Amino acid sequence: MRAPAELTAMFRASGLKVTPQRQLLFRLMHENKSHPTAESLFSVASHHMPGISLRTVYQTLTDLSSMGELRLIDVGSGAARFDPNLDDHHHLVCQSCGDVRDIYVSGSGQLDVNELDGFAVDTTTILFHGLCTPCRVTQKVSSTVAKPLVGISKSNTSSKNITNPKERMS
Amino acid sequence: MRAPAELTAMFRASGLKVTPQRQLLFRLMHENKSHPTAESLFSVASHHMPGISLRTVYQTLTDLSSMGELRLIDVGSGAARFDPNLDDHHHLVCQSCGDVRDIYVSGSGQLDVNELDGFAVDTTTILFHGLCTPCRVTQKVSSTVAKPLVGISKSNTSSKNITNPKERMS
DNA sequence: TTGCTATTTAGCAGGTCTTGCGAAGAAAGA
DNA sequence: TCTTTCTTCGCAAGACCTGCTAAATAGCAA
Repeated sequence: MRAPAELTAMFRASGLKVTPQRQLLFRLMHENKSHPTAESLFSVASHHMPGISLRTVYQTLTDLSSMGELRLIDVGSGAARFDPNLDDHHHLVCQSCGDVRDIYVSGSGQLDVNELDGFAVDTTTILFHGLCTPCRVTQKVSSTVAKPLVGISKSNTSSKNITNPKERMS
Repeated sequence: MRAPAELTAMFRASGLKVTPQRQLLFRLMHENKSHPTAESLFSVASHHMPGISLRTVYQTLTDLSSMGELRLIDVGSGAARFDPNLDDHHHLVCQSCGDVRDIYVSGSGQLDVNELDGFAVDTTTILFHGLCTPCRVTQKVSSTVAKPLVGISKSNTSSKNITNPKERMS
């Protein structure tokens, strides 16, 4: 994602207005490595600008995505996440804490795919699900209690209920 | 996913009851290659058994997933999809019609990942987004009108609004 | 077959995430 | 400063999914 000043110029050049809300969001997203959801970005933005609307955050994130300045990523945790990193990269998703990290994968463009059969591939998305180091350590300690895997449990332990996705923003 | 008769035995062995609703869903999902959502499976099921509840479809799909008989896939189109194919495979997602197809990828287990940095990978999911053959043909015909890419459009053209995911069930 | 009991179903309410809409407000050019 | 056009806010509503509970029923035992 471009720097706030460039985005400002781009927006104006496109006939779009540059409001304080947008400028704040430009700043908060620029080089943000936390893959925030609209909601979590909203809570940070609210701290800087009380009264800003969640609607505006969604709007601006969607606009930036349409302009190709933000990548929208869906790691299956319910809410969409936004990534200002436009490099060709993929993601590591912690199944325990929900944290998302960028990861660079060599040769993903030349994956050996059988029977493409006329399908024209545009983009390839790779998600590595697993455990981040902090969670692995925690898990190891309580490993005797872990994984009631067998049998059917009614309680939903799906990734949708991940607690407290970490935000690392200023 | 196992055959209906085996699932029936498994369910009973686990103390779960085998209802007509479940048997129908076993049959509809067994070797189903359409990657249905709960909703679309519900509409097919309703045809065979009017009055069946969407709640029951969700319940049964969730149960089968917990038992490892179904894989839950999220292609970012809003609703979760269910896949009875338990082979190690990935998915092709048509950005135009939303169709999902299984695809086998060689060597995805040994992707060259830089800086894993302590992260323990459990599963890898690969999504190839692009255009299926039918959609590519259609797109080509109307290619002069296609892709208003530049500028910001307020209208949402995201993958969430894909029309009419094809169902290929009996 | 009948009766019993734990499980399941149906249906609706409610939760989460996201978008549509319109009145009020504000950016930016004249 | 004025005017036009775009934006913001806030709420309503839509899509998807789960929690809850009364009523129904599978499956076992007699």
